[in-house]
Amino acid sequence: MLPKRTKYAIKALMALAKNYKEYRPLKISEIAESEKIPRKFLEAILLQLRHEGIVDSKMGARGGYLLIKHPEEVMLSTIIRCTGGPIALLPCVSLNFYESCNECPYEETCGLRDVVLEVREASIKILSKTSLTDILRRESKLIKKHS
Amino acid sequence: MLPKRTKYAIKALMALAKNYKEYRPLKISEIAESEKIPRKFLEAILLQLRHEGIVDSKMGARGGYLLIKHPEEVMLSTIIRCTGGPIALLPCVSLNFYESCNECPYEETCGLRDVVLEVREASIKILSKTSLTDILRRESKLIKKHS
DNA sequence: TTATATCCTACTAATTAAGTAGTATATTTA
DNA sequence: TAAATATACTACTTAATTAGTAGGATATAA
Repeated sequence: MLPKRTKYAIKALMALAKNYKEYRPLKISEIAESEKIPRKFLEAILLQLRHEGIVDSKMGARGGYLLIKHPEEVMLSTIIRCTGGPIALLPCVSLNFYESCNECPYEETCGLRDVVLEVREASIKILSKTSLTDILRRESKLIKKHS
Repeated sequence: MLPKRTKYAIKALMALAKNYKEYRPLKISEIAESEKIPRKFLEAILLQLRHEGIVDSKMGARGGYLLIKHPEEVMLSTIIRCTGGPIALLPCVSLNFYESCNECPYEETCGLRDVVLEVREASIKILSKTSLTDILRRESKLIKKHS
């Protein structure tokens, strides 16, 4: 499961994506309110996303956050990785949280690892081709479908 | 990520699968040793697998555990579900750990949920067609390949 | 110069997962 | 039938991770 931190990050970035064409940066408190994310927690998350080079910020009055790249270029896999969400089912096939199974003598011949590797590939295939824009597009399709 | 509990369960069941054609049940301590799983923890896991109807046990001297079904019929998805390993990336698309996102007004129109649903389908597709026998087969293929 | 925001470090609280203890119960075998 | 051998089962303890908060420092606009 993805941590809440990651889900909040995605939601916040979607809010910034919607706002991308505006001049005005979005304030933490605005995002927190519209996305129902605890204010202070969101602050910490956005700070991290800035350090990762995904968003930019303006300090002081009228300050706030902005996307640094076009929302078409911000991939779900990137957001997940930056906020510490593991994609792999086991550490032995995780790129970002790799850890060897101490009970496996040779991991290249582990059958379980082989399956779990396949699952990871399948997941990454989807997540790394899905951008913020794609998610917003899916959203409007779904809204049409359900109205 | 899958909990260790789940990984241990899979490894233990693989040991039982290898032993499937023998008359003799495997003792907890034998499995614990060969798979390097903490003895008492494994005891709790096997007990649960018995309650779930995946293994059977014989008490007393010469007792131990046996697979109840043919290893070809024991699917990875079943083991994961039984031992509490979540497959979905978010609770709102999880069959066994479902929980609604309180920040989503309508989950049917959530774009993120839509993507994460697709990831879950892709994962389940693999996990629900992979049996214990399949894992063992992969293992011998890998051993050949690496020798 | 005041009001408004982010920056940043350092906490605390809550939850979940991992692992253990110890006694009761069942079965084999001598 | 008694001793040895295993599992059954309940109830803990400990460790690790995640979620969330506090509060002062710093920068900017008007």
